[in-house]
Amino acid sequence: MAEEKLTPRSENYSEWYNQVVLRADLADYAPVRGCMVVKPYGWALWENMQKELDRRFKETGHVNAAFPMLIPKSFFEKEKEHVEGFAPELAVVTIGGGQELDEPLVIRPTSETVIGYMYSKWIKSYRDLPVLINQWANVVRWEMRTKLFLRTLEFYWQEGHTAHSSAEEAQEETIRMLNVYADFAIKEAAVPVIRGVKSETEKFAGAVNTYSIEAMMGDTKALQAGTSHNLGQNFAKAFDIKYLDQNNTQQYCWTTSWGLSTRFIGAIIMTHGDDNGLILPPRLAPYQIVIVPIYKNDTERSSVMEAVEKVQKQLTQFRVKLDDRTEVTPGFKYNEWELKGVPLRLEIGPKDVEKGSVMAARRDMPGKASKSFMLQENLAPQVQTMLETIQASMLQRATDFRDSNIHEANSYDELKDIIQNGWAESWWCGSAECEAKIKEETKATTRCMPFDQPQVKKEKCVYCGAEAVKKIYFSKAY
RNA sequence: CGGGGUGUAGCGCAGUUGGUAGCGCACCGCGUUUGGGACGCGGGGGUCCGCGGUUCGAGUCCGCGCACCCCGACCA
Repeated sequence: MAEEKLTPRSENYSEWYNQVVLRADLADYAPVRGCMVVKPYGWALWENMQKELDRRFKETGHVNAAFPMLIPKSFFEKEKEHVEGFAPELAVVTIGGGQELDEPLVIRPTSETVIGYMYSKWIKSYRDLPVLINQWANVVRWEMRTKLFLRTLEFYWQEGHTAHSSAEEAQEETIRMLNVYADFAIKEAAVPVIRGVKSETEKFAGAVNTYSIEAMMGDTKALQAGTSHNLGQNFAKAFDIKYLDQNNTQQYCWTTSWGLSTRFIGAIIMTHGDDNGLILPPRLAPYQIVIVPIYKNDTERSSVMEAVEKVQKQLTQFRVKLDDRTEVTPGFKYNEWELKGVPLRLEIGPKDVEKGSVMAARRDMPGKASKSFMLQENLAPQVQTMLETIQASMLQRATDFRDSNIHEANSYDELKDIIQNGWAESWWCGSAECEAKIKEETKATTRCMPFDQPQVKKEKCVYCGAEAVKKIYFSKAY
């Protein structure tokens, strides 16, 4: 399995990423180009992410449902911007049961259309609002260039779709869910994210406004890690989602949609991973703890395993893996579990049996510094504290890394320099032309306009020098 | 869709002037090992990407396909 060292990140970041995904057993390539198989270890991580997200959705009043994967092609023509945005990447079914279909069916790339259609049937009165539904689903987008987790033809995600009786309420919902994503990213994944508004060109096809959480990866490129869209009345008008208000007048609904996908697994990998492999945040890791027993002979083995059993019994509240394989050495196991990113390793050998100790090695620190002794007695609280420490220090390290790679660009030359290895924070006039020029000339795109904007006082656009309206981040992105 | 690259054992690769396929790792068995990627001995595993051609003979030469990977334009 893990027979060689990984390609170091500094040598080839992309190669490092691919190797980590494959060798940590998160995923594998599928027979169809651009498709992937999420393997049990990767899916276990996704399940933990789902659990934390789903809990937050429920807490904010949402319920889950399931909508069909096949959508009539004509649905995509009802919203002008939506069709323009998605037409090039639709997978279309034209034959069913051996017969050419009267109307081709699109495999959903996202479900605003079919859900909008259903909402128009379900919503009659202001009393029916708001409708707050989420679905966990897979979707298909025929991407040109794919990469494991970050961009595959098929991916797994959740998509929330809500309908409201006022613009204000829809806007509140849009921001509420963006905040849910940010809270999840920071608290559970230890991925520090910046919340903000997307530019006109970067927004979702058919939205009035798109908000995103943006994360910085280990190579300083940006990753859009989750999005929340205020759809205004665009889809309501396209799909005739109307209700009677208190005054017996027909009104169009105001809708939102928001999504976070398995792409976020890529964010976790690239935010925390090092040259030894994955580093998973304790709150999401499939295994929080791996126990490696060490012994030389049967006598040692029985006393060590007895101690291991006692330790295990104390740790039932955690996700624990006992690696009792006999065919590989402890050293091999250390490397393998480090590759797989398990946050805490407990080694138990003859010396520990003697001293009533366990050797604890934290994954987020290198070499000798990672190791410390714990007492077997009353182990659970020690482990609990350690896991919390690891979680906190991972967030701190990622935040420090991000902040030290964001720089203010006061001129276009500075911007060009900064985006070679970081994010540039600049004043921008708001014009799509400047944005396009910068993208063309530097490969850097606008990420988002952060919420906490400084006061504009006669600032100049970093590109054209005209009067600036917003501070915005520019960077290379995935 | 443009540019580049690669298709030979599960993975990574070698294969000479064309002569009937090999190495490392992984895998299986036995034994010795086990506190930072153990070792010895034995073993199993191949439509050489596909189709067609040249030839007594093709992994190797020629033609046509196909697939995948990497880099661009597009995107979560």
